[in-house]
Amino acid sequence: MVTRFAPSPTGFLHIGNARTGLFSWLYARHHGGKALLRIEDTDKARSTREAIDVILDGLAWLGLDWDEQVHFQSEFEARHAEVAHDLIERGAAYRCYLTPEELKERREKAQAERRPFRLTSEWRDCTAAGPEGAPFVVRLKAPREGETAIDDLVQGRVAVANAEIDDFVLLRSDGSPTYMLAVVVDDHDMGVTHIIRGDDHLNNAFRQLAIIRAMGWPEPTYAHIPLIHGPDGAKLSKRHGALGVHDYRDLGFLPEALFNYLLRLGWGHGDDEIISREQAIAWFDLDHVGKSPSRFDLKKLESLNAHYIREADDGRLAELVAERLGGEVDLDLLVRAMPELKARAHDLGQLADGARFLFAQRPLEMDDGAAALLTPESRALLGAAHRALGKVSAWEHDELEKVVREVADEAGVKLGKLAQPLRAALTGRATSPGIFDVLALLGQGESLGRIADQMVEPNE
RNA sequence: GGCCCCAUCGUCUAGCGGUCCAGGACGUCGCCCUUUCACGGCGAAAACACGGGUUCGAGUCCCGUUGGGGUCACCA
Repeated sequence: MVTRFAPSPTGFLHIGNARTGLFSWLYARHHGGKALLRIEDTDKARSTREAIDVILDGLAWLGLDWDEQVHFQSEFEARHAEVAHDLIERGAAYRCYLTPEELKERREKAQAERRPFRLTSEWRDCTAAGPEGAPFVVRLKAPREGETAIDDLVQGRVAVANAEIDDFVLLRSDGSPTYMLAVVVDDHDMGVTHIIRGDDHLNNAFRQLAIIRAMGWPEPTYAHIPLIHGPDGAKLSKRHGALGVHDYRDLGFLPEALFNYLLRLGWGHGDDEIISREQAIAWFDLDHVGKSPSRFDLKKLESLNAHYIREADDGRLAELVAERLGGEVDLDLLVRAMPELKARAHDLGQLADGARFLFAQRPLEMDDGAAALLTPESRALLGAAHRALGKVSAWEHDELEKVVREVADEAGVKLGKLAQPLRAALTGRATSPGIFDVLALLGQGESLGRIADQMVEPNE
């Protein structure tokens, strides 16, 4: 059992393609078969080293690994041409000397008469040699009678009349193979048994099958997965926002969150929502892949991400946050703060944002919410707190809570009246982790300093 | 337009003829917890597109309508 994922290097790894790759990978892993990766780099202009690396990086980030070495379609070009000529010899393909202009003319004529265009090339059954030295393409002699059917693992049985399939091009006039020929040859040569891909390729399956049958090759099993749509139901495109796997990584999503989200998009396993990589491999199948396109929902991805952030190792998160914060940060402090920080972040950006106060330089800048909390009265309260906190010898959470509560009691105010100004003074914000945790994290010297920056001496 | 595919809460989905006055999750809205924000807990509103069949019985099978999508290159 061999599957393959065959992306073309377009400069980014489309989220929809990534899901197809994930399904293809999971299917192979589930059945203990081989998962192959082939880069469709026949378009020389776009297939730069960078574009290829983007795909490789993205897949690696998601944790998808591949059997054998990575294959490149461009390496097999000679083989593609060989098969095309084999097809001509078998009488299953022919040289067509129709010019692009002639083709265009016929197409436009058909369109003007509002009838579907089906090419019937006079070269199909021509036994005479073509014009001396004239350019030609090689076309498949597609069957015209009957129908072609596939038993798709996702779509079920799908049949199409052979009259719908035209004599498509196998080899261009410059001798290069078309995608249609190349995939078929590569899949066959690589021993691919299960072709799992987007259902935008469903119509191609019939054409490809025609080549396979002409060559007498074993027919692969197909599984055409519905595409991912944007929130508005239209095909996912740039105007829907982030499209590439890298975009989501940069946005602060964890790979396991995207993995889980993509897995659940178009596939389900009962009521299970949080699914680990191991469970995914154990559970994945094709009969539970839905047949209708599913819409991309950022909110659900975010909630999954929030979940995985809470689950993630503090050290790992600290490093990711440090990267985002840039400059010198105390990794140790970050790790200690992480349990408090990660409960309130949905992505790494928010996580980094929440950690910023730890490393801020005095005097702190107050945001609007914090500034509003610092009234003359609350500044006086801070003065009282400063004095009490200055005497604390055991600078830890419980002791700090006891002291702060006493200060509030003595001043005759609720804890909140003191806690909020304290938060403002200590973090420059109106929201933060628990105030006693903040004090403990910052340490006595820094805490006292930050409070002093904002307080008013009680006796002045 | 031709051909092909699809159709359960706003979204992702469970459901594979009766156990469904349709279950879970995200989102939304309440309440609780609480020093803020989160987290967590509890609860609510919210769907079988429509019309015909088949069947003792249909969200589940068939047909049609409507709506959505895909595809029609010497691109992949």
